[in-house]
This record gives sequence, structure tokens and C-alpha cells, in this order.
Amino acid sequence: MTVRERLLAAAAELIVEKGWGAVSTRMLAERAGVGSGVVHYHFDSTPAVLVEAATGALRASLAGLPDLLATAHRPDDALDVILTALDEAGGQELFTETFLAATRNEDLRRAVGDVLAEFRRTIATWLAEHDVPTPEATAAVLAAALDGVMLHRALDPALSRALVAPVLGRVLR
Amino acid sequence: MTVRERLLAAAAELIVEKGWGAVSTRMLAERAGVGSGVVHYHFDSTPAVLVEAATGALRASLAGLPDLLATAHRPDDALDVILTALDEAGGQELFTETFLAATRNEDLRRAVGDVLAEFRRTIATWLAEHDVPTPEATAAVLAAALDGVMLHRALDPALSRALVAPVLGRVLR
DNA sequence: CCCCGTTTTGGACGATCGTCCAGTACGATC
DNA sequence: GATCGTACTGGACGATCGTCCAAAACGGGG
Repeated sequence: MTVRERLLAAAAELIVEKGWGAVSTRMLAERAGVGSGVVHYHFDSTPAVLVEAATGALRASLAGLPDLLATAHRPDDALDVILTALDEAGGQELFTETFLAATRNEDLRRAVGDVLAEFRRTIATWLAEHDVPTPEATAAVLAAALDGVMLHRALDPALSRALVAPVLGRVLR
Repeated sequence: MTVRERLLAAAAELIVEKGWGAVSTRMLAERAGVGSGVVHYHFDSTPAVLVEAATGALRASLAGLPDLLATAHRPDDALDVILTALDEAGGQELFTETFLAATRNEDLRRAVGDVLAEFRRTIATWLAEHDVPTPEATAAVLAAALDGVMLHRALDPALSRALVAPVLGRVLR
């Protein structure tokens, strides 16, 4: 793992721990185990580290989804696949932090918009192939609902997959 | 409007504009049109202003919901009432910011948990009275889904009420 | 061994942070 | 008009911020 990669990993951790606006260059350097000046050697600015770390984490956690989704044949299976993938991605608060930060950073907004569009397209394609009505709208709402569930789960662990899946499954009918 | 109320209003605005972690005492004072020292005259600390402003805004935007919900007789009406109430509350990113901040502040976590529990209870009661299955789980998922929709809408205005309502309506059947 | 480009260090700089406090402004009470 | 408590001002304090930079450390080719 290069120093650059360690800095990006540290950024992903610290965004979740401290919040997007409270991550400093010295925190990043300390977490990565390097001197404080190295951040501006590898990156243009502190926000640039956060943006690259967040978009990378988003893309990584969604990279395997299309293949996984291909194994699902019924709506309940598809929802289970998606929820499992998001569970394993871990640190789901990073998603929410990144969305909020994207409302204040144009570069990040574009990157997040691209990832979200791809996620929606993956879901919508599966829905259309399995005769779910209004696949685009359903995919858009499902993506938003999943984000909301991940956020609420951070405050209320009782919002388990077993509780969520049957209810969200109704939108796929 | 007293100075104390102006400070709370300024806090609610600035949380949305700058993000929870980027609101400073001097910003608050300037927005409220007062000197910089007045913040610590009325409040114990800067986070205390944000916590009181956020919890107040949450409670205010949900205060009228029970009465409005009593006028709805079909699931689609109920969803329309809730979505309208959230629309009119405005600045929906404040909800998301507050939820995220609550994962890092125990006082705020309790306050947000109380408001959320009350919101769920209001919804669940209505659902139970109108024969919607699993009212508690449905209310919990619906609350989370609505939060997610508000967050996504900040990035994608195309996620209109007209597009969301029919899809979310499926969970109420 | 020396040289040189790459990488890393640690500190300097000015700006801003949260908090605190001595002092001012002002309306109510005598 | 003098007194007094409440409300507010504006600046001081040390800490931390983002950024920059001179110097040290490192590693492969001459």
C-alpha cells in the first residue's frame, strides 16, 4: 500500500469518524503514519483528498453489483442481493456524508451523480427485465430509500435487514 | 424576534449552507447581526447552539403532522400529506445533517431519537387504523425512505413528488 | 562513491477557531 | 439623576487550521 493509498484510506475512515468538514491535513497524515507535509505533495488540497477517497469508495462498493444482481431471479432475491452488498461495503455513513458534501462541491456533485446514475441504471435494467412496473422511477426511489435506511440504521440498529426487506420488497411489485 | 431566536435561526440556515462541522461562532453572530461574544452569553458552547436549533427545527416541522394525517382516509392521501408537510418544512438537508451529527453527539442522538420515535408512532398508528400490514416496520422503513428521498432530491431535482409518490405508495398496501 | 530525481520531513506563515472577559449601553427602580 | 442588573460589544488568549518550503532521507545509474 503506497503512501498515497494510505492517505485515501485514512480519509475514508476519518470522514465517517469526524464528519466531512472536520477532517484536517494533520489528521490525515497522522492516521496514514506520515509527516504532515506529504498530503500536499500527493494532492492539490485537503478537499481533493476527501473527494478522491469518497468517489473511489463509492465506485468500489458498487463495482460488483451487476454480477451479483444477475444471479437474482425474483424481486425478493434482488433486494437481498443489494442489501447484502451494501452491508458488506461497510461504513455506510460515508455514503451519506458524501451526498451531503456533494451539495456544496461541484466536482463531487458530478462524480456522485455519475455513480448514482449508474446504480439506478443497473437496478432499472434488472427491474425492466423482470416486468416490474415503472422501472426507472422505482429504481430512483429504491436507491434513495436504501440511502435513508442506511442513515437511520446508524442511529437505530433495530432497523435490521430482516425488518427492512419485506417492506421495501413491496415497491418491487 | 429576540437575539437568542435570531441565533437559532442563523444556526439552522448555516448548518444547511456550510455543513454541521463548519459553522463557527463568528458566522452565527454575523448572520444574527450581533457581536461575536453574544453566542456564549446565551449558550454554553457552539455545538449547544446547533443542537438546540436542529432539534427545534425537527420538532416544529413535525408538530402539525398528526392533525394533517387525521384528514387522510386512503394510503395515497396519507403519503401526499406527509410529502407535502416535508416539502413545506423546507431545507430538508437540515434533517440529514442532524442525523449524521447525531451519530457523533450523545445529547443530539437522544433528541433525534425521540423525534423519530414520535414520527414513527404517528405514522404507525394511522397505518394500523387503516389496516396496513406490519404498521411498525412499515412506518420505520417509510421514515427512513423519506429521509433518503429528501437527501437525493438535493442532488437530483428530478426526484419530484409526482415521481416518488406512486412508488412509495406501494409500501402502504 | 557520488550524483540526482523522487519522496518525505518538520516547521514557518497568516488566518480562523472556541472561549473567555473587562468594559459599554440601556431600561427599570428608587 | 444615581443605581443596578441584564444585554451586548469587541478584543485577547492559546490552539488548530491549510498551505507552503527549505532541508533531509532515500535509491538506482554513472
